[in-house]
Amino acid sequence: SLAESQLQIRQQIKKLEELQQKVSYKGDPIIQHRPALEEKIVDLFRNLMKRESGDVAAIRGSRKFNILGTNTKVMNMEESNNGSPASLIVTEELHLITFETEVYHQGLKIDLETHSLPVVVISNICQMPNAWASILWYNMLTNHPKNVNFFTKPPVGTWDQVAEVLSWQFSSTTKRGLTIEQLTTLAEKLLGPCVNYSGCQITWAKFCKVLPTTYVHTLQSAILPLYCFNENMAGKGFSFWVWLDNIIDLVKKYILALWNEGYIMGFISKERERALLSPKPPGTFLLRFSESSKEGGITFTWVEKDISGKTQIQSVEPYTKQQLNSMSFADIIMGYKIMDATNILVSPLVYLYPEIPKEEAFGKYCRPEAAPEPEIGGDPTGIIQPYLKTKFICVTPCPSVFMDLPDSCELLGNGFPGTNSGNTSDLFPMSPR
Amino acid sequence: SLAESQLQIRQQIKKLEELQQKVSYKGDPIIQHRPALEEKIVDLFRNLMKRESGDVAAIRGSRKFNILGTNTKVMNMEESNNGSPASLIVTEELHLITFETEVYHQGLKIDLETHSLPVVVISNICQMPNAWASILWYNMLTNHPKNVNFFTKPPVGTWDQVAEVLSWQFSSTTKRGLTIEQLTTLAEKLLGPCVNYSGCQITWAKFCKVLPTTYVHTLQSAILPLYCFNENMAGKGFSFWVWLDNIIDLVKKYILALWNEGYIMGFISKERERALLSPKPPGTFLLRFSESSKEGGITFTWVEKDISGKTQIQSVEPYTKQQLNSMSFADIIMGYKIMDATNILVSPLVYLYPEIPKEEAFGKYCRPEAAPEPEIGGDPTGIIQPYLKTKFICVTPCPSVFMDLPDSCELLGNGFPGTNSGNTSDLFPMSPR
DNA sequence: ACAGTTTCCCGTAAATGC
DNA sequence: TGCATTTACGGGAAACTG
Repeated sequence: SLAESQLQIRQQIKKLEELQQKVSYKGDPIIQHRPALEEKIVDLFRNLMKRESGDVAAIRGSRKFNILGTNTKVMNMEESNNGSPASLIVTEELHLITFETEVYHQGLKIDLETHSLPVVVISNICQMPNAWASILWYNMLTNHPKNVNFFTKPPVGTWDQVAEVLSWQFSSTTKRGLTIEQLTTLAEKLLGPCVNYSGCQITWAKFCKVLPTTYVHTLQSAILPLYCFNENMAGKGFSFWVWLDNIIDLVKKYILALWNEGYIMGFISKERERALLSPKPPGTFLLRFSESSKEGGITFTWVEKDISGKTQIQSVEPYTKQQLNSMSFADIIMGYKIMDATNILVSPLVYLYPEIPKEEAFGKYCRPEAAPEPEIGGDPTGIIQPYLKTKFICVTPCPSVFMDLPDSCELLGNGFPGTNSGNTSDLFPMSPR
Repeated sequence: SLAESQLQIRQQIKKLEELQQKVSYKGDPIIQHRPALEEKIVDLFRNLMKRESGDVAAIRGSRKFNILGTNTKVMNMEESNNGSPASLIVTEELHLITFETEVYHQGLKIDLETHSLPVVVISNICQMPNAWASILWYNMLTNHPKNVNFFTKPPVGTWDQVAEVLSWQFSSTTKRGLTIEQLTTLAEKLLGPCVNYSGCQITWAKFCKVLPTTYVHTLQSAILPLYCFNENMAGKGFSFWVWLDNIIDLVKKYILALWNEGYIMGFISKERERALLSPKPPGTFLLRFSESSKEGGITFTWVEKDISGKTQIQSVEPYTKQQLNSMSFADIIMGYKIMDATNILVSPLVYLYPEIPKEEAFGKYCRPEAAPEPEIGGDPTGIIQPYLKTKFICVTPCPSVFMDLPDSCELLGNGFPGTNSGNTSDLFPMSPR
């Protein structure tokens, strides 16, 4: 209540300031006394705040944590009101940090106490994904300010709730959330094929637990066709959330610009991918995330015609953060080549689905060619050439499937982005230039 | 002295054990009592050790350190006997850790004290190279057990001493020290051109300080020809030692096997490099470290003939740890290609100097081609191809100098190491195969 | 033996101090 | 302002622990 009245006083001082700016006169007491008043009330407020910050940290649970940064702290080890300690994993163990302080003001003693929302305490960043999932699930499903036993019996969420949260994970850190199509792919991954996912229930285990193959067998076996086992998260050794979180991380750290542009379809089933690409001209490609890599991977899939004229859908093995460290995805896309059986390098990528020339989409995100610049301290006598610039390119040597070139192929150019931009289909297939 | 007599007793017990194994008899008292004796003396010894380890850590200097891991510690802040505090940089500030203990044994009190050799205290691993340099210089030039003021006036070393230490930095962590040729290159870097470096003096500053260009101008200007400025360490923004230490690090972490094989000439002047390569057949190359990169870089230099038949010496821009993270140097060497003006890729590297076919030298260190292995959960319907394998290769697009192909060039092969091994000079130049 | 968890510590980047 | 030094912390890997 002290804080409340302070805030009221501050608002009144603010009003006074406004008044003074509208009307004033010589000897106006507002001009005289307002600054002093303001100073005093702010002092008071600062005093309050100072004493509030972390005098006592009360932690409940079965683990002991060293909380640094406070002068004194109290570990409150009282057992939870739940009779069974349930032995939650560390990232499901919720804790409250309570702040207590005594304020003395004009002889009046006021006890203040507040507490944080439940927090998860982790000892290494590698626990962050699961900890974050706990926070998400908690906030999604309860308004309770201190339900530390939430995960002893975690409630189920509906797909609608989960979808909103997932999309928000993207939109809050990038310029783009998830589309209906992307969300539907994710829903199928969690729930299996279904006409309408709205209202479907998703358990905490489905969202954030590693599902052993046997678990699925027990609960769902024989009901779902085989491809369902492969498409959902069971038996993969990592949870849906960990998989998705690594993709979010990949997006933020390596392909943010492309994601923001909307160039990354990302979440799309292989069936739908085939349906989209098949009718398009050879060389049309799209970008999607790896479904099998825990670490977050991205690949491109393109359409081409084999010798017999049959439409083929091809993907490269997904690129991981490790590889993207040394070469941007835009550079990989622009430079990717297949070496065919006659040792000619061609790029199978021409149009980003539906029909954006790849130079237009990715050219501006490619590393510019470094201007030749001899090493400092290089040979001043001129008898030795300056260093030759190098670059990495990504190639697929001798694909197992023998392929015809797409109609509009691109022969290995001079490596400078932009010079090959525009229509490349005026080249004779396989003709060097 | 207690410790000494304990050690003697232990030795005698050991002797008893040997005796017992040679000769023994029923009721032998050695068998009866040796284990108990041994137990007792070891207990005693353990007791002594426990009390010795770090009861008191006495630190002298102008900085305060938090030394963790001891129950009690004393900061001994007494001023050094040197009147001027000299304000050394942190990696030149030497400290002694003294250990004091009291041992009570059979009513006898024994005071024990010992101290460490001077140590350097650092707060981040990035201070390690300079700290290590201090330790090296100290051990190289003094036997004094506690001269914490060593760096207020660091003595000079001779080249012979420095050379031994430098070679030892390699031989102690790899299977190969430095050759006379390599050491001579390093001597020239430190001291400038000279017929015989033996006995030359090297200051601490020359070894481990960043030498501004102006410094050289003041002391040496106009006396030395221009290329000397470029070849030594002055004006580069980093010290000789930091440069070398990063190379040692590069060797240990990225090219250890190649170094151990002796494939890396490493330290060689560009003049000598030219002299070695010029008479060799086109395609002969050697490996050397970058002289200008603080971070440690390695490059290859090869000989070729231009259109007019004139011999050319070419190098690529040095590869750094960053790039070697994504691709091993052996893979880079084996895969490196130049894209000439007719868009044909050729490898200018054929023989490692003097005449080792590159496949023979580097083939076994190349990453094996991964066997095609479809993604788990890949399409089981068979309508979509398995992922295509990719690999990075390093290329130089359109070199500014138009070159003829070396006589023995290698057209871009199928990417599988080994299949192109052996003599490649039986190919027609520029013929695809 | 094993999985969950913590500790250790390198190395980059930011903050701090002088 | 600029440089020296420390702190913060992500992330890989080893150590610990029940």
